Amino acid sequence: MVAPPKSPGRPRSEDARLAILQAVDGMLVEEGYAAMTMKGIAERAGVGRQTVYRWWSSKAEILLEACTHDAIDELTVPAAESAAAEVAAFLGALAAFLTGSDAGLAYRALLGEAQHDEAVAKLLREADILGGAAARTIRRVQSHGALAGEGDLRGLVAELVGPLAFRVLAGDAAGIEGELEGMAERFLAR
Amino acid sequence: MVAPPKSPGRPRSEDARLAILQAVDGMLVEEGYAAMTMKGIAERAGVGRQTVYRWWSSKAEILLEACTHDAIDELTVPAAESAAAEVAAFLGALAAFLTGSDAGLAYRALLGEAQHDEAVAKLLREADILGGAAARTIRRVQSHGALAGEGDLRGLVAELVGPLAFRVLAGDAAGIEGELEGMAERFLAR
DNA sequence: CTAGATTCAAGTCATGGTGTCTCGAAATCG
DNA sequence: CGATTTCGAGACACCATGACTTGAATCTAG
Repeated sequence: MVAPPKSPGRPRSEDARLAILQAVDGMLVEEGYAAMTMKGIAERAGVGRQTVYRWWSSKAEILLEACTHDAIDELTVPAAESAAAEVAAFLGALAAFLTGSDAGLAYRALLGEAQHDEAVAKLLREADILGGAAARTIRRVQSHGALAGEGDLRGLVAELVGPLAFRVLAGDAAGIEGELEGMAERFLAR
Repeated sequence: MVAPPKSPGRPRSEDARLAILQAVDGMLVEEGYAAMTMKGIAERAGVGRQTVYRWWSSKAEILLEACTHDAIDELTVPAAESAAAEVAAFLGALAAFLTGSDAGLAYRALLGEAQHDEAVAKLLREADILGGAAARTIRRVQSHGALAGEGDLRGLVAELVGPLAFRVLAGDAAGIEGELEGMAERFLAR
């Protein structure tokens, strides 16, 4: 995964990279998105400004890198007995991710930015964070033979993720936990 | 709806108000969200900067006012014969709104901003643009007796709007029109 | 070990947006 | 008329941006 350094010159500092990612993560949580500036990131990371600009061209790119790994972890659920339990577990993980996790906060910030920045939209489409995780759960459920009908994968992902994601994005997620099982059942019965 | 002017002093200029709303609309479409600045809005509207700040405290507030009226129009569908046709018509209007309309572009920009700005989130929650429109369609379908099961209104709205909205927000809306009827059927059969 | 290449932290700089303030003119009230 | 409020226009200090410079550090190739 990590290419051995071939080119001459001083190699990229892993310390600086991690300090920047951590600074972005911390600033987003502690100070909010508005207070997150490239200048502030560099200062908080104890890093030159150019060092930030050399490797990322925008806040969004850093945020995406900071978000991706955690997101995959947080959205991966262990195999369950029944398909219903597995879907419900995924929805629980998704709700926790979107409403409570640092990575989820970053994801929502990115999705927000993508609504008025095509470059961010492209990045997010390529990373496909939610879609990838949902697709893994859907394929497992399909292999249990528990999902009726055809339906292309992208449509299925939208039906699984959409209702929950929309409520969170619209700021209407209070008490959503009690509805996850019902959502899982409805998805499987579609 | 419009309070008659009671206080002394020069009344608020309706011309200025409309010029500002129109400037915001045009700038969002023609130049994009990033190029939309309070300064630019004032200049494009031919209006003093203070005149903008006096009545709105952020881009988001102006955008919301510019969006709300059009949104209600665009998301209101005529009564149809069957419940399925009515739901499908609403989803068609919603898809057109989210992907093609100026007001929908503004709505998406606002929803995006809301992900990292609690003040915008509050505004959007109070305006409840999508939720209100969806609730009207749902109530009509319920009065036809065509919607099984209980389910609170907010949950129903999320199930109706969520899958489509998520696909659009995630930038995966290509060829969505062909799936609207299936989505409508699935919603009614839940 | 040297020469060349690349990165590092730190800082400077012009540009442009922010939000507040001031100004004189205009409009509406009592 | 006088008080009050809005109007357009612009000045102002402040801050983020992103390109640029500097001198040191760290790597490869020869």
